[in-house]
Amino acid sequence: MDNHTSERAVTLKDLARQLGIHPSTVSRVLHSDPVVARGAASESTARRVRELAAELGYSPDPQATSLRTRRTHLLGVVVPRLSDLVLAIMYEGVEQEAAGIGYSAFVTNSRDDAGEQRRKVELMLARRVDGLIIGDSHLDGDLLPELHRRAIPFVLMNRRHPGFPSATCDDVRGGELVAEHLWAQGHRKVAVIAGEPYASTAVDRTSGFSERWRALGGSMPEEAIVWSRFDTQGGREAAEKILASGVDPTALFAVNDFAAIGAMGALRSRGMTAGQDCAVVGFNDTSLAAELPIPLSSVRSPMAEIGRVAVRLLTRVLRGETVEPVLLQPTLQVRESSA
Amino acid sequence: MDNHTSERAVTLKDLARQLGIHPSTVSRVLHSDPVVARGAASESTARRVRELAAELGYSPDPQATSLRTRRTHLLGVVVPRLSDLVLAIMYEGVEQEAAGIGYSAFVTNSRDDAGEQRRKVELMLARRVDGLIIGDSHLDGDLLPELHRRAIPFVLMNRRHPGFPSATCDDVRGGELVAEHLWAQGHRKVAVIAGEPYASTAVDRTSGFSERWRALGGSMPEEAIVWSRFDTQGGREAAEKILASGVDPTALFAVNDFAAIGAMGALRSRGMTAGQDCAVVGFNDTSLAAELPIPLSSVRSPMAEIGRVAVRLLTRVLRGETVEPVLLQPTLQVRESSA
DNA sequence: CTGAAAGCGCTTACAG
DNA sequence: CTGAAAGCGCTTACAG
Repeated sequence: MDNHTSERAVTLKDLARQLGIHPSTVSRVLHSDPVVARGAASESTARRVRELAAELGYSPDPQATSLRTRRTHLLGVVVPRLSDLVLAIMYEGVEQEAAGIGYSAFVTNSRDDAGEQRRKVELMLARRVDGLIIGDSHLDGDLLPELHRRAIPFVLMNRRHPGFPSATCDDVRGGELVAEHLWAQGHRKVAVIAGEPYASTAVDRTSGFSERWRALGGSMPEEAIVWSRFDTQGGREAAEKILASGVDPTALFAVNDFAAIGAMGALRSRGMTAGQDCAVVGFNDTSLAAELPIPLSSVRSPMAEIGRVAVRLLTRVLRGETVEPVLLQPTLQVRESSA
Repeated sequence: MDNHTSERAVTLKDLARQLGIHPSTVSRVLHSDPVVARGAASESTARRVRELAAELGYSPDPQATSLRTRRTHLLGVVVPRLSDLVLAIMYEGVEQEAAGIGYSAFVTNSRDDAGEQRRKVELMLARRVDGLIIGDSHLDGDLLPELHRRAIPFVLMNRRHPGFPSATCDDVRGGELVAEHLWAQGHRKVAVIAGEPYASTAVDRTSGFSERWRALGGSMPEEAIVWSRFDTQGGREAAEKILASGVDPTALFAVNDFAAIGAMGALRSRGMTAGQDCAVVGFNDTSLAAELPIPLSSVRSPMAEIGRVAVRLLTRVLRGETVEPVLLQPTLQVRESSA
């Protein structure tokens, strides 16, 4: 009926039959664990097995293996949205590292919605993933404690949460770098496009900035910090609010490159030019930043590496180890928008 | 040893034991197929089964199901890169549609490299996906004929290939729309930033444009078409080449929004302003286009819908049907960059 | 060094 | 309407 299925894949039994030996012997030879593989069969048998396996293109059925070993070598990754370049690049790191250790990853979008987040996690658990990488953690959510209670292995990526293992940029430090840069450039009236208050990235970058700013002797009125969406439109709206507020800043720090681009647009609508009439600094140093008509200063965070580290941390959690949060160090790229 | 595994999940056997009936009966009741489920058990038995399943949070083991049914309900998706917003959004459509019909999807990046493409496809096949969605098809590749020969179910997405089922934007029509628009605006000297010649998107958009341009009475020298990478830097380089070539265009059509942004940067470096000194039109109408400092005219393609359609086509291929390519219609969004 | 058996959690003809 | 059995493709203690 289903004439589209390729002919039946070759199995251990096929190999065993052709070699005239028992399937269990074939299994032991092909067993990935070298400790078991060694001494599992005579050198000559082992060689014959491996040769035939290669010749027939044998590839073990992962469903069968999982059923037996109770390990799927599957990872679940949940992100706010893959169309956010930052998460897409982190996921590239995840995929690369996971493939390197024989894992495959599912990714799914939660749109930063608590209900969706929970639904997607349950979907991955129903697929029997060995562990989860959560890229959309909310500071006020109750999902993480629940997963912990259910003893489900997970690590956070991108956004941290006190008490749970995570791989993130040192966002506080990133904010500090921007404060130091703008202060050194002589700016004294600044404002922050702060992002979503439920995201540690937004909170940490903003607090790193403002605390360092005060330590340097600067001051910032309350209206100079505007929470916003992370995207271009959110940045534009926040910038408009700031420009209308009387704060009259000479520099804007947006905690996200896309928000920074929106801010540049808002400036232009007022007849101002980013970098000339008002400095703008973004965050993440996405590939776009350097290539914009007015190149954007931005804090570079090691996005792909964050993804790779998340996978490494998760493997340790899967081994039952206790894992501390990892903070990766950012650097500041100064360009025309704030030079 | 592994103290991080949550307690054993509840199985059919557990349900059967608690209800004092045979596991096969439980299976028949819970069987998704309503035809089988009806008449599989007395109404009262069926109700008891369903109630206990809900109470204990039973969820069938997909690995076991797959092993038995030889269907994984897994889809493999390969894209050039998820950090390309266009593909990320198409994937959101894929994920949504797949989830709706009980499928899960793997995505993987091929970086538009033939070797990587092949490796990733084999990886997905080793995972026993039911079918593939290929988003990085090369016009000159030999992977597709090979997959066809091996009777592996697949459909194309984003880029088409003659003779294979695909879900794409009507890219030829998209190019035509831009030609008509620029011609109507009075432009007579135009150039095209054409993208990668191995991608049908690039070829179709470019040929749609130039053929319509000629039909309208326009002419274009050979140097006015410059093949390029799809990203911002590629667009910048191509624009610089065009501006240095003596073509002296009053309008640029870039087959990709990011390339268009690069082109805007190149104009600015020469002291020119997009939309004033030279019109710029992009393709895909990504979320950035409308929000740029100078809003970018762009051909809107239904990206998420392309992903959804790809899944629907694949399900038909899996049923053994013959499937024709689907072309989704684009529309042009005119903004300041070409108004 | 190799074989034989049991079993992971399901589904599905086959009986009755 | 329900039960009992077989088997999907593996792995792994247990013998010998």
